[in-house]
Amino acid sequence: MAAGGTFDLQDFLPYLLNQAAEATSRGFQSTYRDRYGLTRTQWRVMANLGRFGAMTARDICRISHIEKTKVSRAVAGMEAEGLLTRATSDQDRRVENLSLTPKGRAVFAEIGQRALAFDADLRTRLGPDVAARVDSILREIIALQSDGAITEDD
Amino acid sequence: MAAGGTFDLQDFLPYLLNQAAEATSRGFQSTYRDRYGLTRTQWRVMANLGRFGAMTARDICRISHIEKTKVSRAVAGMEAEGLLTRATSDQDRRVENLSLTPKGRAVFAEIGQRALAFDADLRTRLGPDVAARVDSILREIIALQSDGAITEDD
DNA sequence: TTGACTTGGTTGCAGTTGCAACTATTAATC
DNA sequence: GATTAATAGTTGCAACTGCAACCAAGTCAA
Repeated sequence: MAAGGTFDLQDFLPYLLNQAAEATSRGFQSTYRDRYGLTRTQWRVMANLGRFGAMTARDICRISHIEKTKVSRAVAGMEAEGLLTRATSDQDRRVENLSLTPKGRAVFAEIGQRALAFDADLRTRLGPDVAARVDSILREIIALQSDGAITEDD
Repeated sequence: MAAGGTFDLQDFLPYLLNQAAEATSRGFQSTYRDRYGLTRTQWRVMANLGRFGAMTARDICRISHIEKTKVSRAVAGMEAEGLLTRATSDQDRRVENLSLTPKGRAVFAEIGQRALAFDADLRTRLGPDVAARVDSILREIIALQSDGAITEDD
């Protein structure tokens, strides 16, 4: 902590979180970007569809706290790549049910495996003590802020 | 953790870190952006200059892991706002020694105070147990990755 | 039915970013 | 000294982002 009222960026929690997030995200980025040409948002959309099956863009926004324009554009790009399909809902024609194509599922399976390995490696290197605590701490921090603004970026 | 080899984004450490970083950064963004018209990078450059005094753009890059083009543009903007000055080094005329103007120092003092309060509030709300551990955990994560790629984004 | 309101999703625009290529200066090698 | 490499910082460009404005569809109330 900084001495006597002097602010030190290196001790600022939002900064530390950003640095840690950047450091780890960077490491995994090459997997979805260089190998499969996906953006981070596209990868996240894919991860949601892969995990939960068919869902709407709105659902993805709610679950992952991604801004709806980002989801919209990610979906458009993935559709163009044949990774997912949209099906307009019969009940409500504003709604589009999104689901991965076989190709999309195949890509998700591959990146998902790499993600599991990446995560496991990270936790191994952190050691069991840290690995055991880090999730709950981060979830606490996330929960703290969600009382306030709902907006999101990346 | 995800069951039997199925990847779950919600348990992926890089994702959790990003969510936590976004959540907290968002909360503080209004302070430097809305009140003083600074970008995040500009605020970080300012924080470094405020803490360490005169330094070069390269130093800021090294210390804060910010990409040099971002620093370059942040510095240009801050100079235009009268927040900092550049002085070409006599020893090496490629180098520019950056330092905050009185106006820049005043702005830093104000934002710095708010940052201290923001950080303290965050830690209070997290509770002493978490607050005590979170720094070292994040620093460990940051240190882990710094063996690998050096690149940076925001 | 009509109108006001809400909601799912898209688009336009201006601003930011990352990367590669660039200039200018210094260091190293011959 | 001349040539080559390295370094500090800038710029062009294409991609990505956030926000506000928008469209189309559905809801609600009279």
